[in-house]
Amino acid sequence: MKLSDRKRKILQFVVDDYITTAQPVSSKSITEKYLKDVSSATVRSELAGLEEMGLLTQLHTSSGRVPSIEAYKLYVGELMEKGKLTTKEINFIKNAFNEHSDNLESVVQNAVKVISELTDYTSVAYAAHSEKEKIEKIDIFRYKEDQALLLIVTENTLIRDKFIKIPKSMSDAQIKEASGLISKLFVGKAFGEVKELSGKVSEEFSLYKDIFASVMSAIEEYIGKDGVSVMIEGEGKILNHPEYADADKVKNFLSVVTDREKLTDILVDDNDNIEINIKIGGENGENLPSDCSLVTATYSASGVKVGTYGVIGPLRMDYQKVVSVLEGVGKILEDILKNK
Amino acid sequence: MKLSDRKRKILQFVVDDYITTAQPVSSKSITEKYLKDVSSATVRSELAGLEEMGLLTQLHTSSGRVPSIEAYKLYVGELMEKGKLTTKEINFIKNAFNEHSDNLESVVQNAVKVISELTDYTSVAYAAHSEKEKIEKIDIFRYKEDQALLLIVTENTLIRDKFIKIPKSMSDAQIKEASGLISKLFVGKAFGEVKELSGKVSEEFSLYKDIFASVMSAIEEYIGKDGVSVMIEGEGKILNHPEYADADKVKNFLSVVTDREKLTDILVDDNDNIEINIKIGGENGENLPSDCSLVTATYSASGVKVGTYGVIGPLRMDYQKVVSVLEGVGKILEDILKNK
DNA sequence: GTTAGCACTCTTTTGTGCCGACTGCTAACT
DNA sequence: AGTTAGCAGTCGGCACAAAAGAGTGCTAAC
Repeated sequence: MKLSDRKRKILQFVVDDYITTAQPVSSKSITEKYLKDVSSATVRSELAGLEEMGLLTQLHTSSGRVPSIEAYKLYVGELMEKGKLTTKEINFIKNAFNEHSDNLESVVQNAVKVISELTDYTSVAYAAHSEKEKIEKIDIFRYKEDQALLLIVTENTLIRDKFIKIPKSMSDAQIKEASGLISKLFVGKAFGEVKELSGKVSEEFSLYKDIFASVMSAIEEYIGKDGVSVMIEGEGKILNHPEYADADKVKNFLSVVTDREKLTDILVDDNDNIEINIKIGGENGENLPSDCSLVTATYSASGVKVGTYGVIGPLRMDYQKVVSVLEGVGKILEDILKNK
Repeated sequence: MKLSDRKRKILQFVVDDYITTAQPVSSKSITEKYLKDVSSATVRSELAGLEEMGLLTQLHTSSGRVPSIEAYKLYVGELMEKGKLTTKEINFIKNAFNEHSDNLESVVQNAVKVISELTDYTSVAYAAHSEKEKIEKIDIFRYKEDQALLLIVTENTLIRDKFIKIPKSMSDAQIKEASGLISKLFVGKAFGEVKELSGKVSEEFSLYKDIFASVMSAIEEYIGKDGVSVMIEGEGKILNHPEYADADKVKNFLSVVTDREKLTDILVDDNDNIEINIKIGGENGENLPSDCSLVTATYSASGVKVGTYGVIGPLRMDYQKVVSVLEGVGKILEDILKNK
């Protein structure tokens, strides 16, 4: 069966209505609120068609229709109208970013907070460090006999509290020299390029090969899994939505959302070119629960993708609003990160 | 009415039983499982006495008894037997602390994780920075024309990513000199002492008074509210306990536990000399919900109190287990922090 | 002080009937 | 061929009643 124009329209209404009311949609309510020029019987046969196509389901024989996962996908892809933020909401976003904008992570943390408040869903984000990030400054700072702090300033942010071991035998002057050499070698290069240097340590370095190795492994850790920071806000927001009245569902949701590893897994995705990415219902074997949707956007700083931010919530999510909030926050985020 | 010996014993059993079963305790079950040499009628009259004293309550006329908040307080204070960890549990704790012990916060984060896993409750902690903490090293590191990173190494941890503004007009050499002067002045002093210096800036500093002011305000921020870091683990664990089947209760709980400010408020307490502190049921106006208990211990590094860690959960908490886990973790924590 | 026995209370469970909300189908209409 | 009114059928939800079960408080006797 093919999707006629009227079927599309009806499907759109069903999804819209279900998203706002959380109640199965009946043929009668469609004719009353929306398609006033046909009878409910007509709508019923259309609904039956949509159900046959796998776009709608019924909870029981005598209940209204509920969108299937496929229907949500179609909805966000083709049916959904573009939402607009009210000026009030726009101002709310702007004001939220006025303070604390010195550090990438705190900016994103802020974004997550705003998104959660405006959408009433759990908001999440991660900030990673790409191989393309360029090193602007690098320094080694001894603070104990055998311990030093490695500081790397990049375009976006900087490595913090990266402790490295150093040989006790080295004098402060030697450390300084090593630091200088490393700095000369690394500054201006991207992490990826630096990694390649690993093999060809030049002569002048033989003295400092221990310290060099420490720095390299710190960098590898930084651009690897451990360098990813994850942010969450509004963990409990899920409880505001009636489909999560069941304690088991909440538990499942929270177990994913409060587990940084699982969350990272969900957020780190390949589609880095798509502006807004909507994933509806986790597939088998994925960490995203099958009854959850994830709407994300990517953000970049100095032209390099830094991470992802977005919203995780029930399938019956207000995609329209979520998308416009993410876009709104994205614009401001872009502004801020450009000026850094 | 005074608390006879038998009443104490019965009360202890009621609390024990209620903690493990989550069911109101009946006179019959007491004679069956515990006081086998008297009849249920006898126990009933004792229970009536305990109820009159405000230690037990009934949900309705024909239900068993449930401990009151007073009873819990009496229980943890006098009645509760000391629990012991199994060797399995002790090993679990030890193993968890094997890796990542370089930084105070990650150690405590680790502790929180272990506690939550072993007790099956939500575990929280905070790490603050006291005025008594001594500065071991201080340095200023310019990374942009008008921005620098202030690094302060203390006995326990170090200030991370503290950005300060610096005047563009200053040369690198001047920054270095300022840094040296500040270092000379501050190293070896505690934050509290440093704060006092604020007024009497000596002559040689007049050139660098901007930078000095930045450093001072960073330090003040650090030992003030913003320098406190809060850790949480197992936010969803509360759902494992039947008294939190109600979505509203969960929401209330989560709204406290996921709000860093509220959580800090709950954790920051004056009783810093008590090893283990048990607070049962939040009073009116407090952030701790009235149906929650908080069991905490304080930890210190280099003799200075650093923070608090503990468990937050339902009134019907397995205090015995929680206390032993906190003690077990505390011992290892102490070991680790001593060797830093 | 203790106990058996009993009446009483209150919750929980089960069953029944009824209402209302929808649907699917059919036969008639345009 | 598409649309519609009408109607039977299905199912959830609700109210109500009855019965079962758990536990208590009281009393009279030991």
